[in-house]
Amino acid sequence: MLKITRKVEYALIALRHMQQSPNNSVSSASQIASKYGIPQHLLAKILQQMTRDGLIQAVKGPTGGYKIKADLKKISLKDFFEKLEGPLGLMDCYFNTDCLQMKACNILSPIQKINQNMRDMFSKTTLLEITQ
Amino acid sequence: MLKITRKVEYALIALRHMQQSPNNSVSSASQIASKYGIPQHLLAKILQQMTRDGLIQAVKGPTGGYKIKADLKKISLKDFFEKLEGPLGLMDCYFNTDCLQMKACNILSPIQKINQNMRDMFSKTTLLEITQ
DNA sequence: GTATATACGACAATTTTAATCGTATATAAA
DNA sequence: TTTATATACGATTAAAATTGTCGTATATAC
Repeated sequence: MLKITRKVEYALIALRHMQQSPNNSVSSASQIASKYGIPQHLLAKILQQMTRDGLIQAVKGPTGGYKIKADLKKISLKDFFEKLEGPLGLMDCYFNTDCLQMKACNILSPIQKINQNMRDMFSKTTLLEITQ
Repeated sequence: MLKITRKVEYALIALRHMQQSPNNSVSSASQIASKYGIPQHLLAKILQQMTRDGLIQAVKGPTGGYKIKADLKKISLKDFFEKLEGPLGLMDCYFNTDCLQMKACNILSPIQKINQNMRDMFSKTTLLEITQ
């Protein structure tokens, strides 16, 4: 419960690795994967998604790889999480309104408050703070 | 990702229900289950655990049920979560030290900070605030 | 050309969560 | 004292989400 996924974990590790790459030179998926013990194909897929999301930039071909593209201090952890995993909420009913028990539910408004607290917390931290 | 479990959700619903019960009279598992559309046996098991945890008190036999026992304003949401689901952390490495990638991991200390933020947040909210 | 990289969808395995089932025990009430 | 209804609790199954693998296509440096 209340765990981040390996997908997000791997993405953070890769981002920090790139952040520390001298002169923002590219790192390949296989380099990163072997250094941190991450399944290579899995990491590749995650890096591809981050590329689509505009966080990093891909360079194809041999000597290719990935490097950071976005300004990490302008991206909150909340935005990062939501790019990778979709809407961020303790319960689905925070976004979905099709819960059948909606009428009977007695904890909706308390949950909404905690949700908001959590979202605020992750909104206040930037990706740069995490990766540098 | 970052979701609470149904177990915790059901527990909160039941607690709030008991909180609103006039004169702290007992509520049976089946009453609560049918009112909120929760599988009865599952709720029963959760209520039994809350009884063991000292949150509520059980009364056996017909006309029996459960009522609140603990002082809810003295119990934080963090304690409640941990009673039901164990240690609260974004990643297992917050508590387990047997991660094989520990040496190579480059996001350990950033993650620890976020973890602490999250734990602080849930420590500041009491169960009473949620259920009343 | 060839080797090495990204791109991407389909599929499989694993793990976690959710739910069910069976049986035992306690007790209020007829 | 019998019966119905409640809690107690472990075993098992089902469902869902996560994690990982595979195959194939495309780009490009050398």
